[in-house]
Amino acid sequence: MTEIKKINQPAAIEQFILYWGDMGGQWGVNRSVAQIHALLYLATRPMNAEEITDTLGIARSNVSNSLKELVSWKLIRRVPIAGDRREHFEAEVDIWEMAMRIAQGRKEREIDPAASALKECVAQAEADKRVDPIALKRLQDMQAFVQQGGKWSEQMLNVPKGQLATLMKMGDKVLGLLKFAGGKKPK
Amino acid sequence: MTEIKKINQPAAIEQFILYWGDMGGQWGVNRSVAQIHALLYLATRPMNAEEITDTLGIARSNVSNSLKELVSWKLIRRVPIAGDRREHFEAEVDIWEMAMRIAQGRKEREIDPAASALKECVAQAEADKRVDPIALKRLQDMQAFVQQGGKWSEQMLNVPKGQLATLMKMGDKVLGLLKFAGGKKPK
DNA sequence: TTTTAATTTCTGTTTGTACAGAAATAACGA
DNA sequence: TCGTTATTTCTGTACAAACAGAAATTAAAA
Repeated sequence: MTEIKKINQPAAIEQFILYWGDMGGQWGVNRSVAQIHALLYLATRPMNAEEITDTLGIARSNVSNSLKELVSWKLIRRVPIAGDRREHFEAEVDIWEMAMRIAQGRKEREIDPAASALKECVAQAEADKRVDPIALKRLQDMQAFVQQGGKWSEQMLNVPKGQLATLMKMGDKVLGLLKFAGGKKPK
Repeated sequence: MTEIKKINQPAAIEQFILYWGDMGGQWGVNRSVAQIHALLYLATRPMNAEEITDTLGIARSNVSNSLKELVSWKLIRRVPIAGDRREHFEAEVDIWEMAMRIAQGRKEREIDPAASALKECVAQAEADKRVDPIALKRLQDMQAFVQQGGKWSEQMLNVPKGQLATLMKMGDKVLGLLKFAGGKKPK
């Protein structure tokens, strides 16, 4: 865990930034990007690139590139500050909105390309007599699964976030209710 | 994309192995691990370490370590072959089972530690008067969200896989049905 | 017990990514 | 138009993970 060099923050804030930075790798961005995101998420006002550089003690160029990436994920946005020509940034603070944008980004960057690559593989396998029928079947199964998953997440991402939260709070009770709605008795 | 060196496979199979190998990084394992998993997923019989080494053209030691990791994910299992003292391996081929085990592994390795680290951060922030109330609120929101997500995934992982598939196929129709079950008229 | 086969651990190398700092470009004000 | 400040692109370096090959260990057969 790299330390933060320059500006003093309450320990809890610093901890969070460091931790979030390390987590970053797992949802597909590097440490600098994740640290900056964490900083802006907790910041109570928009910050400019230099402030971020000074607070986190990372190179200015690094901040510049990382901000660009965060904007592309729609996790932060540029906000103009009157009478200041420098660009300022603030983070999306609605946690559901944030989660959905990360999900959206990952779907586009990971699931969609996976789905199309798989499709190609299956097509190629179907045309090749050397491929064992069992192997072919497995490829097809996986292809169908990924496709299905893609469709599902698309639908979920278009559901109003409040409803998604409800659905999640209900958890597996949903299954019981579905049986009920489908005609069978509950319990 | 690294090439496969030694044994000749139909192009579609080789493609899939290479692609899956590259994908690996995104779900948290390295290329060798993912390639071996792909190979075993398509294999019609259990394979031993040497066969895998020869087929993929990677170092024997690498195969050994990767197999261990795949076993720990429960994505493959050891299968004894009568009259052969070498260990053989076969992959889980049920795609839902596979997906759930990956989800399970990622939850344990990523979400759970995240949740506890966050909890600590929040506790620390609550005790520190220097932390801005807005920042504190945001930390708490995130903590609650992650905790909620953890609970939810736990519940989903305990649902029989067939039912999960149904739920997914229904997609956002679920929301409509829920309203119905909750007492409101559909449509 | 000795020999041989199978597997794991250890160590050095390679490779790729993150990153800093410098240089270049662009935007704005005087 | 020229000078200044903000931002981006470029280039080399440092670091960490993946990997190969050798050495060591374990397990089984003779």
